[in-house]
Amino acid sequence: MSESTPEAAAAAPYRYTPALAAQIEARWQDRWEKDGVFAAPNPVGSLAEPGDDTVEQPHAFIMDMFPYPSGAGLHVGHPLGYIATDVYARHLRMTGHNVLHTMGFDAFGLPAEQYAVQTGTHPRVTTEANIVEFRRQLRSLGLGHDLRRSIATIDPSYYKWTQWIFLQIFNSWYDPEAGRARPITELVAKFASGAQATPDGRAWSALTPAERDEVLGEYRLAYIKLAPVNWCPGLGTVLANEEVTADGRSERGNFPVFKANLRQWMMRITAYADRLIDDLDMLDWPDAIKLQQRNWIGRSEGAKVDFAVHTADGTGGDAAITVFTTRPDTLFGATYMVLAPEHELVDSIVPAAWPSAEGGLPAEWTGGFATPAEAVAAYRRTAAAKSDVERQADAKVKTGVFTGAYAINPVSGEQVPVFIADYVLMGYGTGAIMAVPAHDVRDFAFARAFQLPMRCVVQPSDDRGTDPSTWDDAFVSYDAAIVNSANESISLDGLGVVDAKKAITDWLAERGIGAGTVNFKLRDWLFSRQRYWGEPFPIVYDEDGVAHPLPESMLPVELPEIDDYSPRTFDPNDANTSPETPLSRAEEWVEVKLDLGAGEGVKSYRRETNTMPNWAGSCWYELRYVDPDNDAEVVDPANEAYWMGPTAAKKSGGADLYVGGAEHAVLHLLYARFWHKVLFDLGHVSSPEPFHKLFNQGMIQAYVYRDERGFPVAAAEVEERDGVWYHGDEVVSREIGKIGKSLKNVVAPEEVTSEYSVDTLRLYEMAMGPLDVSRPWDTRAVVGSYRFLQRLWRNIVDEETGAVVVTDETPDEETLRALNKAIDGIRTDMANLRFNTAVAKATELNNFLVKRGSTPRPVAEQAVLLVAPLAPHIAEELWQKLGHDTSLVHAQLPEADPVYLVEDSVTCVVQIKGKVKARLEVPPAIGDAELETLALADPAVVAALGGAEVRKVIVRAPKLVNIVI
RNA sequence: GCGGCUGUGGCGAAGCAGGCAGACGCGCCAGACUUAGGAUCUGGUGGUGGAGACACCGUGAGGGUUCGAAUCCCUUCAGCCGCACCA
Repeated sequence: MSESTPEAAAAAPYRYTPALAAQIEARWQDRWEKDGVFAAPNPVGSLAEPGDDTVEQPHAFIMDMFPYPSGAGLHVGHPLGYIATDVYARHLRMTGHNVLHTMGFDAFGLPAEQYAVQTGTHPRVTTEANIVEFRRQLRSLGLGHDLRRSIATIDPSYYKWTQWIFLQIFNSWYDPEAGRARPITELVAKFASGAQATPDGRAWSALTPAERDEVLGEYRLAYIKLAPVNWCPGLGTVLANEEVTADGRSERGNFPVFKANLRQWMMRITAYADRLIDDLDMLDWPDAIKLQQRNWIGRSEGAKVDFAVHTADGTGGDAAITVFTTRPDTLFGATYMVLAPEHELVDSIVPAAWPSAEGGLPAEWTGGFATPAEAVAAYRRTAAAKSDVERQADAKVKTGVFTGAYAINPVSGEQVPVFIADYVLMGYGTGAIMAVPAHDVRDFAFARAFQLPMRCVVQPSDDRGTDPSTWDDAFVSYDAAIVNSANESISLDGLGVVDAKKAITDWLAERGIGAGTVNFKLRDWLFSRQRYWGEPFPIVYDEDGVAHPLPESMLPVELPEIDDYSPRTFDPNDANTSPETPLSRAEEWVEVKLDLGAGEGVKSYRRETNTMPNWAGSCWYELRYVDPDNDAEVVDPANEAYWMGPTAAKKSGGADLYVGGAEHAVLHLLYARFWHKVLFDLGHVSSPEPFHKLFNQGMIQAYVYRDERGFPVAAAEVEERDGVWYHGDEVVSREIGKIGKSLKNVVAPEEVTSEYSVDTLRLYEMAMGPLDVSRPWDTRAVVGSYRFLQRLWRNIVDEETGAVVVTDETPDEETLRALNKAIDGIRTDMANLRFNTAVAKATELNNFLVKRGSTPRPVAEQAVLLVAPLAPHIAEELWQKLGHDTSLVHAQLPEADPVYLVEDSVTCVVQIKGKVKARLEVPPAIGDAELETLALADPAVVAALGGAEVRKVIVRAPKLVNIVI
């Protein structure tokens, strides 16, 4: 590049070149750091600055989703959101805000552990090295983070509080009457006083410690449970539902996942299901994310209904099958029932022999087996052996088998056969359904396959008639009338769905065989992992296996040093395996003698050897940013209330802005909200929600070039000739994809910053398009942002002498209009996170100044302030050259003077039948009548009208006249 | 299958409350400076027709509402994302 050749440098030694930019950038980054310009004062505590009235200003808490510090390094897609929050934070600082903006590291996680397993290097070593490298890269982008507030989840001083929060959750229960979490001690008191009965009615004092522990386990928000969990032999650990893909594999590593019954830690997030849905209304989040959370929580209102079991030989006794249905109004149409194959009632209702039936039972029902027990056992075996993939692939074909038992439809009194089928899931509702084949697509398919009767109980709104045996599909409707649904004591006929639901639910409730209920898809959160590189649980077990929380004084429970970091992993396909944790091998750590303060002195305990999942550290880090080195509390209430407390405009409280990818819609964001709500209930925070405004930045994509065989070729080596892309001589195809090593299209930020400048990269990323839209990286286009900065520089600095070339003339009106229009537009755009149009307006102003030929000093100063949030290094340098000796980080952004926002003449468009025929320059205050006269007199309009009769004239002064002929 | 989002020049995009479609940038064309230009600067650049002023056509497709639609409504197609037998 010529700028770096000696001749060119001699010709223009003060040109804004990559070399000069690099100097400027390094100098200002050092100075920002030295002067601590990004430090935001707290009201109280170690970060308070008594006497500094910054804390009295309006304030804002701006967050990025913190990164996992991977060793792979950044590509140009990574910093997009970080640059955006930095630009926004800088804008807020320049509009009089005390701004909290920092960056932490989500540093527990699999890659470091796997690397440790391979190399023997402690995960802490690699992780900390990666963090150092990340900090260096983030700093080099000019990001204005308050580094005093930066945290890493792996620091014992941080995870001490992760463990402390775990203990708060463990020591709490959800009081449904109060609708909030309360300390478990209050529940113990209720049991002890007899205000609440124990499950078996014995006095609390009569229970053994282990029995009490078991009872409390039913209430605690963090509890241990033997439950079917997602066991992944390939990873050697169990996984949360959210970490398992739709086709039954681990999100990390893509190994098969099996259901296994294991004792694991769970979090009772389901207790918060309603509040997690309802409080979304308070949040300024994208609708798409809110919808995803609502769908994930999956609230549905319906009823539970009991069906009495009826077998010919009396098997099953007086058992009843309870179903959950969202359509109790269609109860009269229930002509059979289905239990999930794993349903616990199945064994007890299966009779010894097939019931007799006229003409015998259909072969589909019995599966050809001689007894129901054999048929059921065989079906259960096949169902259990099916992977989730197969189960889904088979979703259209309904399979199942008759149990030999019947149940009584409580409204029609009819005997309906009871089946087991894998289209009914044990994990949802009660694991049993009433099948209404006429009005449910799945039941319809099953009924067709098994020749089951159907009854139409919802009046079809089309011309299919009321005989379901002639239908091609189920008639599903939520606003048609109920028909064919009456017995001696109730009739739903003619009612709408809503009224019918209410009527039948009341009827069932009166008879004690049903009740309205709400059901959720959300399951409790599986919270333990059989991993090394995670937070240890602050829990020990006594000789009876009772879990004891450690007192706060014993926190943090630090990870022990061990030789082998790997959990035992297995053949990924071998389901008959069970977890073995790395920590369980650290015997001297596991066995501890402690005095837990119950007056029993020092006793032996065993530590919990599972660790917390990766999500734990990210569930609350926003709180630690607020008060990063508070040793006495998780966060000082005064600091939390200052930065996150609810206000009239922000009822939810929480950080003012949270920017990150949409991939965390239901994992991190749901877990973090849950923890925050528990802390809110227990009085540790004043804000019911952690993040008030959420913004999902789009992904920066890149072109992927593939050769004939479909393999990606190095994007940097592809050339375009006449619209065709060549890799060498080979023609290659082009598509848009993610940036990644495997697609051979990685562009590192350093490639851009060394060829242009950091400010160029920042500006280009902001100018590419709206922040929330994904778009392809185009290295060729970056030069546009560079040219803008060069022009800006040249408007102020002479490239040959380095002299400041702004003039002392008084800016003329046209210039002031251009300036104030830019100020006004950029302020609005910045406030709305529309950085792309803000850049366009800054460019427009700069282009205006270039054309003008000279730049008056006050205009130059304001222009520099306007671009400062976007391109802070060059702005600081120019600001200094303009004679200011303080950083502009806290300078005040100019305000638009409304005088110059009003145009003194407006272009009025004259249309004939909506087509533009003429343009008039008119005063903005012109009246309708005058404008109409002017328009009709315009020669171009007269010509276009050609004497045609004017039927109507629409005038929208001063901008438009539309003539209708 | 269900739900959501997005379709505007060669490309990334503007157009926020129905009122001049294409701001700003890339690319491209022409010119300047140059031994040179893949640097920089200046001008032009939606399409078609025309020497030209100008005319006509243009926001995925089709229809509608309106004096007027990229914008609102209906239908449809394409792409992306989420969920996936949730009773």
